[in-house]
Amino acid sequence: MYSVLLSHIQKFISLEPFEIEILESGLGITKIKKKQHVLQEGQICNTMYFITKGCFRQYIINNKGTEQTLQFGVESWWITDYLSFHNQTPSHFYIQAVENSEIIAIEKLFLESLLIQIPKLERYFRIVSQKTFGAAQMRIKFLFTMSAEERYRHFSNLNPEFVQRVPQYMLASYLDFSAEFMSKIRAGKV
Amino acid sequence: MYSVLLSHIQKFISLEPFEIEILESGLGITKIKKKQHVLQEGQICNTMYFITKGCFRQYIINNKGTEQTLQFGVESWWITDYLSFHNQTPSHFYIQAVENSEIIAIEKLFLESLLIQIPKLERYFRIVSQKTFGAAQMRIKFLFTMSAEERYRHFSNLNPEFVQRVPQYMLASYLDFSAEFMSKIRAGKV
DNA sequence: TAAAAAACTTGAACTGCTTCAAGAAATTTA
DNA sequence: TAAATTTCTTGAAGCAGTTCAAGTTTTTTA
Repeated sequence: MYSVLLSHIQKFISLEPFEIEILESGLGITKIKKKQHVLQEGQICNTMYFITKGCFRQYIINNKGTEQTLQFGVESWWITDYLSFHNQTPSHFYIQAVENSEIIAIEKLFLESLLIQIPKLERYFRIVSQKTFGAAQMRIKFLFTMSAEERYRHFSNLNPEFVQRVPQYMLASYLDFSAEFMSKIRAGKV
Repeated sequence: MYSVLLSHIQKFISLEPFEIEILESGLGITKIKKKQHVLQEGQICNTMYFITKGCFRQYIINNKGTEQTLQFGVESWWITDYLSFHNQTPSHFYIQAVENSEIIAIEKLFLESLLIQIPKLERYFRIVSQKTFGAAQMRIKFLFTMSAEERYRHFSNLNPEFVQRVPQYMLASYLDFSAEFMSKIRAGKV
């Protein structure tokens, strides 16, 4: 469904019919099965992914061999490793589907040509990435100031439906505490 | 020195003489004394700041009354609260000069007019904010995977000169540990 | 340059959360 | 639907880093 992307773009800029045409003719939807990766550590990230359906996560494997989720993405979110994408350096991250999902994958080269054909898209990506960075700043604030239990309660209040959607151990690592501690928080044994 | 900003912009896009003219005629340098704030918690952030000289930090005051630095900025960095700036909501942060500094302050309204006069700037801000977000992703990775001492050693190796430039207690909070623990790390008493 | 303020140090007591290990429950696969 | 796999739970032991309090050193201000 391109419409998910088109309407997201048109929240921020307005597109002419010919621009919509360019986008629709160049883009394709890819289905990604649960647990499938679109990026692995060590690879150079050449693609930005727009999620039209489902859920993804960006994670790392720490030195104890445990996965730690750094970021989730759901419908209408972009997910990529921006550092690897821009600098063409090997990625530190894995990006994986948490559910059976559908994405629009845009290669770096194709994105550059799109940005030349539709310069307005620069504005779209500028606004989206500034907002995303703003959210990352708040995330760091919460990590710094709240206890594990406060982070869980705060997140659950803001995203009650999302908490049901992903395994607890993934959410625990995203909130920066252990899966076991998550269990104890939920059981009220803290 | 507008040249700091102009040459930063021209790392990413090339400007025509008339565009340089527009920028130079509209921008002004402001001196900010050490410890002076350009943003306080609760204010709506209407300005983006480009640092031409000196050093700033973004911080919060936690519920114990301690300042915690979330972000530093030095020459050629932009600093602002993007969330407050975009949504016109009260800021959660303080932004303060760590040294006597000089900035180019761009108001939201003026920025919008600049972006209309020089649409190429959308591209500049798009690239800068994507890179900044990429750096934030790495920061979260380091916070998640390294011990306090590892974070200190890693940061010191990457930024040996910067470590000399700011008080240790600010750097400690940026790396998410206490000022006392910083002292012990440095003394090798850990 | 003396006084005040800011920044740094140290050790002792404490604690929020992790780690480990093992079993139970839920979900997926064949 | 049985087996395999994944996810969740529980308690006990441990520890990385905090908190507190007091003193010392460095920097700033008047």
